[in-house]
Amino acid sequence: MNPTNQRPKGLGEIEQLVMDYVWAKGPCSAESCREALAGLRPMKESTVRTILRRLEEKGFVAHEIEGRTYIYRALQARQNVAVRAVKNIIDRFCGGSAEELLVGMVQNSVIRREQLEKIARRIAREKTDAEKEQKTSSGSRSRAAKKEG
Amino acid sequence: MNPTNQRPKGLGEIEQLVMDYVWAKGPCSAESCREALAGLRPMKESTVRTILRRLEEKGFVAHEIEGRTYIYRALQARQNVAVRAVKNIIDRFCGGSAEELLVGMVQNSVIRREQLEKIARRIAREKTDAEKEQKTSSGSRSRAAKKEG
DNA sequence: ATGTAGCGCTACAATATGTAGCGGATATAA
DNA sequence: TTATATCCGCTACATATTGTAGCGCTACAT
Repeated sequence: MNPTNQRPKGLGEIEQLVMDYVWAKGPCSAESCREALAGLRPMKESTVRTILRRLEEKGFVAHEIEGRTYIYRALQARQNVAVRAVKNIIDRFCGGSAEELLVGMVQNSVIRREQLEKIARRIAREKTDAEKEQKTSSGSRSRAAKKEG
Repeated sequence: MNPTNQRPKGLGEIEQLVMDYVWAKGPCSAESCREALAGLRPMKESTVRTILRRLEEKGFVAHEIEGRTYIYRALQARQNVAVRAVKNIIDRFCGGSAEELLVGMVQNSVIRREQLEKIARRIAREKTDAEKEQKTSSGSRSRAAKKEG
């Protein structure tokens, strides 16, 4: 369908559950997913496998083979998926600008003032740190802190 | 289907287009929607009407009758829809906390540092204003600035 | 009464998603 | 080597969502 293949849509309900588990537990087999979610959402073996296969098609996970078991791992950090989803919303509803959105989020108590300010400070501090490090160029580069792509 | 009725999902592609028009133009008829979107996306009359009816079922718009024409208007501010969608993402991916998300958004250039800081200042200023106004209680209450629910 | 505009109802196709059966391959037990 | 249990891919089917549109009814102007 999609000529570029991959990721045309988001996650369904079960897909989300499975992803949550993979994100929380790290690399795991289909069976361990199934067992872990059994209480919350009983599934047949083949069902979990289908979900994981689709998640792989969508680019959320990849697998490697260990013995004869597929071990799935998240390809994208949870945070990045969230960020991309939000970016999508911004493009759709906010004409590409996040500003009004953020204001609205504060107004609607989705984030609290203090939280926003705290983050602003944190970002500012990180920026300052980065500049300092770059200026001194005392190549320690201890914590670039960039996690995933 | 849904016992509680209403709004189980988000907007489809065309639904989004129509909503965008309603948001941009204000109250309007199905026909004016159709004409306005004709260049971008030709639709039959009944198609637009179906879309608008579904948008109404989902709670995005309401209509009133003018003569014998339905005039649709947005029930929810664009911004609020965006905020709710983001809130949904936060719940799904961020365990309810927006903090990491915002940091990620800055890291991924979805918002710029300066933008975030600017907004933080703006929010802070508004807060201060509100406190002042409350303290003096000089009942002017000029701009409560709360738009929609 | 006749035509036209505007509406609701109904339907159908495509896609996304949840669910699962079945058979093949492989490792292990008998 | 054959039986058996694992684990996988393939395929299929049901339901919901979404895009698309035909049809017939009603109100109004001619």
